[in-house]
Amino acid sequence: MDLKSRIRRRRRTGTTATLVLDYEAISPIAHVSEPTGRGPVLERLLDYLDPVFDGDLPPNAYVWGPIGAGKSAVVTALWANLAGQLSESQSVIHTTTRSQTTNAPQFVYVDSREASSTFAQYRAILDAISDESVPEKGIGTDTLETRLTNSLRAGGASVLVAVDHVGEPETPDLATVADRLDSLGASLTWVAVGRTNPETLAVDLPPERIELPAYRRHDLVDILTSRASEGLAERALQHEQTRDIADWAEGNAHDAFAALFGAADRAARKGRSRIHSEDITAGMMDVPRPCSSLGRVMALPQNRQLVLRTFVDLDEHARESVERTTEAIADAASVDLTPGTVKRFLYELAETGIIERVQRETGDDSHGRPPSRVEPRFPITVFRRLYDIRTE
DNA sequence: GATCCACGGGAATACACGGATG
DNA sequence: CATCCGTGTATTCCCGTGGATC
Repeated sequence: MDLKSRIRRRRRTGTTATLVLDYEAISPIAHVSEPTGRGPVLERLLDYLDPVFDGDLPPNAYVWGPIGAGKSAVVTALWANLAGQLSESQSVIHTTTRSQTTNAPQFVYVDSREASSTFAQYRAILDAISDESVPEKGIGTDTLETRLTNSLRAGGASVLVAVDHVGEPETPDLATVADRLDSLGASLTWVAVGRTNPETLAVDLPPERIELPAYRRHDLVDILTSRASEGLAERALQHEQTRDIADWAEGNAHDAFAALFGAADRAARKGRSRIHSEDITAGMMDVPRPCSSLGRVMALPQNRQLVLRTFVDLDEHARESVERTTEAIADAASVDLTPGTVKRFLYELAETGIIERVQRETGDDSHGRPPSRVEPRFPITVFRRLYDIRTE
């Protein structure tokens, strides 16, 4: 347990028993500094990154594996630690020449969900490697590209960019990322991270491919146990319940944490001091299978998230058809969008798999094309809580 | 004045079905 | 019987506009 959570826990001691000490610790989209249960893959990645310790760049790479395999967790943790340790050793060596540029590569992490356009990705990289502030609007993409290439050339430093979440419905695919980054020069190499098996991709693959398979049951139990010990009151979650969740999740850490989070939240709302088995069941029921990643949902533009937040509170009646749902959402006091836009959002979200259109069995009153309903493909309890925590 | 991006709005297209047509 | 057509909806697609910034 790290210091932060020890302090959080201590602050609670003495007050009324609180079940959930730290939602962040059991969140399906939390970034951890120390990924567990991924030892072999970490070794493989460190082998690949070996040139970095001599101040060189490794070749481009593609890291891939199924949802919930810990790809983002591993890559963000690795990047953060390498950036920290390498710059630390530099400053020790070069204490007298602090401002001197060194050979150690810089580590830049770009989440394609936050930055999907060419402009946004270039901007993210330039912002990370340069001291000056980089404009978000007002300059063209080619101007930005020029500034970026100049900066890479002039700085003398090399950069290793991790581009996470490539190849999702609303993010650029591997070929696009390769195309964008290869043109920036030899002092930048990249590691793309995605779900698609490279063998099914009809593109020129980067020289290194590293697979992250799904968690094994045993490792998933360990991770759940350790995160639960940080985020939940003592003895709030029984070992058998942890195993149940792990079995059910079938190696998918995202779904496992979503279920745990949902269960804990439910138990907390009911004022319990520990999680009951019916909470676990409800937590699992909250997670549709397949389930779209909450990271995707939480990275959506604000207005789309607002539409979803309103959507998950609608009653039966309002969920009957896209039309009804649209009206109900557009009518909500908090939503300041026209019905046309709300409807378009709903169709777009269905297109990308965050919600799903369900066709009504044809029949009824044979007038025109039958309407469909939309259903969430994400855990609504968890989404509600994450959304409300962030906007409170 | 230029730029990126989210919105708004509406045209174009797809679909379902009954009834007409060849 | 297979197709086509007309009507009424549902869904997709596309592009102009405007806010916020530089």
